[in-house]
Amino acid sequence: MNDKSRFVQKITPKSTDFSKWYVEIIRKAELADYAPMKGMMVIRPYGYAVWEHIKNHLDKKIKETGHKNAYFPLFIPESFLQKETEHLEGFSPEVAWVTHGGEDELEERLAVRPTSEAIIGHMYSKWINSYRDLPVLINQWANIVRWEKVTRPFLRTAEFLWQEGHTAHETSQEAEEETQKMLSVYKEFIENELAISLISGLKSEREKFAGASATYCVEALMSDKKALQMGTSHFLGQHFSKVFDVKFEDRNQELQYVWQTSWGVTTRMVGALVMVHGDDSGLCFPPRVAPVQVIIVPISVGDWKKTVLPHAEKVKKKLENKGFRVELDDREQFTPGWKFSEWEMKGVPLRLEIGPRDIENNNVVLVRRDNRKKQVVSQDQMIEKGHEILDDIQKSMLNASLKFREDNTHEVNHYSEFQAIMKSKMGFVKTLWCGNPDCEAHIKEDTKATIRVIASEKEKGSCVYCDKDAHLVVYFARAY
RNA sequence: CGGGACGUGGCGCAGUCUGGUAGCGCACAGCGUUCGGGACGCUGGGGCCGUGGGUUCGAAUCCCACCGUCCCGACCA
Repeated sequence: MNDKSRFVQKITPKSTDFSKWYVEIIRKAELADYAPMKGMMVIRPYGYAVWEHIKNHLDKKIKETGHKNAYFPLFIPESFLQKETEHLEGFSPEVAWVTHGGEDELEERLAVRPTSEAIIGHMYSKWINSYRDLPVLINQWANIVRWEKVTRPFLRTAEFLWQEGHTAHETSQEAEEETQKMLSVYKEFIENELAISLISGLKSEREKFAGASATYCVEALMSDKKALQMGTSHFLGQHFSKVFDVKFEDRNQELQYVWQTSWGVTTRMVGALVMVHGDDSGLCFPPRVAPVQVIIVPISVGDWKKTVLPHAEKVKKKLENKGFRVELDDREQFTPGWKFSEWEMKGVPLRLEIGPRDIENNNVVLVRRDNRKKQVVSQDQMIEKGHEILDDIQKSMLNASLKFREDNTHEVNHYSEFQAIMKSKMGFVKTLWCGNPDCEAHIKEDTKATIRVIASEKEKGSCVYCDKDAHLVVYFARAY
């Protein structure tokens, strides 16, 4: 058996057509399916389970950092959206409008929320009177709608699920700190749980959130060497508090506008998991967010339902009791080989085979999804080994992602190099920028690459495009 | 929203050029033999050919419009 014959045959190879590969995996692994409305999808149970793990974990982190969950309405009056001009201009092309209630035309159109700054600003103005009311630290888990023209499952759909935090603070500095704090919560979460290596920093003026003073974000490199924004944290300054009149009496009995932040991550992260870790055999989930961590495949020989299955069930119970997310594939219409391929496609990190030979020797066979290494371990060591292997998979997946990112980050000084890289190698280009939006725009026109982040480090040199003095270290890439 | 390609059982496709009432592989169901890397045999079910108009005795096939998907651009989590 050669390596190729082990691959799941029915998925278009990544190298042949990345987009096709991506979409096929999502449908064949039953993460999601197209809904009959343009740009909309159904997140199927297997895909939703991934989101639930992301959500549960992040929810805990958000609460640990002092935030409380709440829920704001789906609809936002048009006049609210209009208050912050930049905000409105940023979102107006993709807002879905409700114009009728039953048969009656509404006096004022209602936007289906593309984000909730407006309605939340309005409510905060009612709730906040004094510095004693601050900070306000609220998060909501919600769906939002953005009427996108070009859509792809998980990466960009007309409706998606997310978490949006909205906070109000006494001082600019406190709000800045909150912005940074949540960015680092995202960074830790994405690296530790999703095993995806990131770069982080500030967005340029042209890429920042409509209505923010500053947008920070975390970006990852997908395996086709395009960048994907995975989380954003905005310092809103007083833009929204001024237009929604969110005032408080400060410690000197003077009226002041609050300083705000907002931050969010979306179901897009599920798409990132596919694009970062998947291979030609299908998905490959990091153990911490895998819906199923261990799949038990009983080797069905002879009267296996009587001879093998009871042992497999016992093994399942043992693992479950130790906190593994485990399933037993006892379907009789499939051969073990078929099941191996199927669960590989579904990205289950660890497969446990148990057959007559193993039962006789009190063993089980463990096979990891990430490198397909197979080992025989005794049933007494199974739990310990299982934990060990899952931890190791988690670690080595992050390392692989880190190495991939480093290998595909190219430091350049000259524009000709920049262009050459964007033509062939892709990935991140790390370089210097003078800060002029015109240079940024020209680069985009030439290479399709945009500034993904402005790094926090500073350096002296000259702008990669115009040669003028520059001190901003920036990462460019083509992006989703 | 511009340029291109494609829509035929669940999936992948042939048939369209040259109009004559739909076929293949996989999947699915039943039975039997199998089962340590996608088993095999036999039997069976399922499609008014994306939607709506038009041309014609007759349309999957020709014409028009619309919708959807994918790729390439402009816009975005």
